[in-house]
Amino acid sequence: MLKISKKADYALMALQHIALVQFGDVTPGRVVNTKEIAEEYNIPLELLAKVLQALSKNGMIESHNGPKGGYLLARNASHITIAQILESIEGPLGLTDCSHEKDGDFCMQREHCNIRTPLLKVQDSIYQLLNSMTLQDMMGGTPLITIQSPSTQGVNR
Amino acid sequence: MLKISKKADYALMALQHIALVQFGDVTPGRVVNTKEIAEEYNIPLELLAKVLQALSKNGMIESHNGPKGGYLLARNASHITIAQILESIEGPLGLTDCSHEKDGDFCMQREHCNIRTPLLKVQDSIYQLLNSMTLQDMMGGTPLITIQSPSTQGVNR
DNA sequence: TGATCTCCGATCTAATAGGTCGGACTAAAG
DNA sequence: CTTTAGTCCGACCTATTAGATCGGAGATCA
Repeated sequence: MLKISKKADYALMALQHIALVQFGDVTPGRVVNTKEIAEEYNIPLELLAKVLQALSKNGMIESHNGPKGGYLLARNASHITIAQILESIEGPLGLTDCSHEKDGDFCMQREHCNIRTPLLKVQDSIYQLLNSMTLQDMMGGTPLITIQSPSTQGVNR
Repeated sequence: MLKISKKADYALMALQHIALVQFGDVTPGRVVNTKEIAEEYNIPLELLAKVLQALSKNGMIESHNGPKGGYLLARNASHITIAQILESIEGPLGLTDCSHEKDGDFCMQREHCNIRTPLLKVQDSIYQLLNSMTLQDMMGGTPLITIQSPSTQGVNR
């Protein structure tokens, strides 16, 4: 349960790779093209291309056209959070369909629904977790993250 | 992203309803049948039945056959966690396919995968969160039973 | 014994994830 | 200024799964 998609998976791998090349390497500032990443991690080329396009469109990376072109991180790895990456690919975080319902767009159960509020609290906690971790944290030694339980924050009402 | 299934949604609603009837009501100990829940929350009857069967099979509730039959919580609401409920319906928590891979059952990217370890940490944090919240916590108006100190969080079993 | 339940497996279909294809555009190198 | 290697973009196909349905078997109690 709560699985992220393969595309999101690929996005994380690709960004981590780009970040490594750009910062940790002997050739800082080098652009990375789709093919290089696809071959390194055994990712279908065309699918990865779509993922990178989405990341580019959402401002995670910059694309450079033409030969010797490729991708660069749009900003420092410490300013790109896991939440931002995942949302670029899979859309906004939401445990349930009703997470982002506008007024007058209710689900069939909304009238007597008793779980919406507590689930929103859980969702918020998960969001904080994903947003507190950055690409930087995924490079090399990763620190253990802690999460605040909503049950300590007054879930009821 | 990270949406839980409708079935899991229904499971949470149903259990919350059963818990309310059983403990907070004027008729404590009363059994609750599938139809009652389905009508109250506009859930397709047959689908809800399957959900309740799964919950019963996984020890969340007890089923009582025959007329005047129905379901009862298998144990106190404070001892049923959200994680247990969700896993009864959707299977074990896992952000990626490789979360529960046995030896020799690797994904195509495993060889150079750089995100597996950090994602497992995230996953563990989410699990702790879902496991720290109980059915009791989802019943409005009722007092919380377990209050976790923030300083004790993030500790692995 | 009949009515009313739960139980259980088979099945259908609608949505989505995963993956593919083909062509348009762009920029650097010859 | 032409060629070529790369990104860009959108349509498309397919396999899997979630969501929902159906029919009958077995249990229980009046």
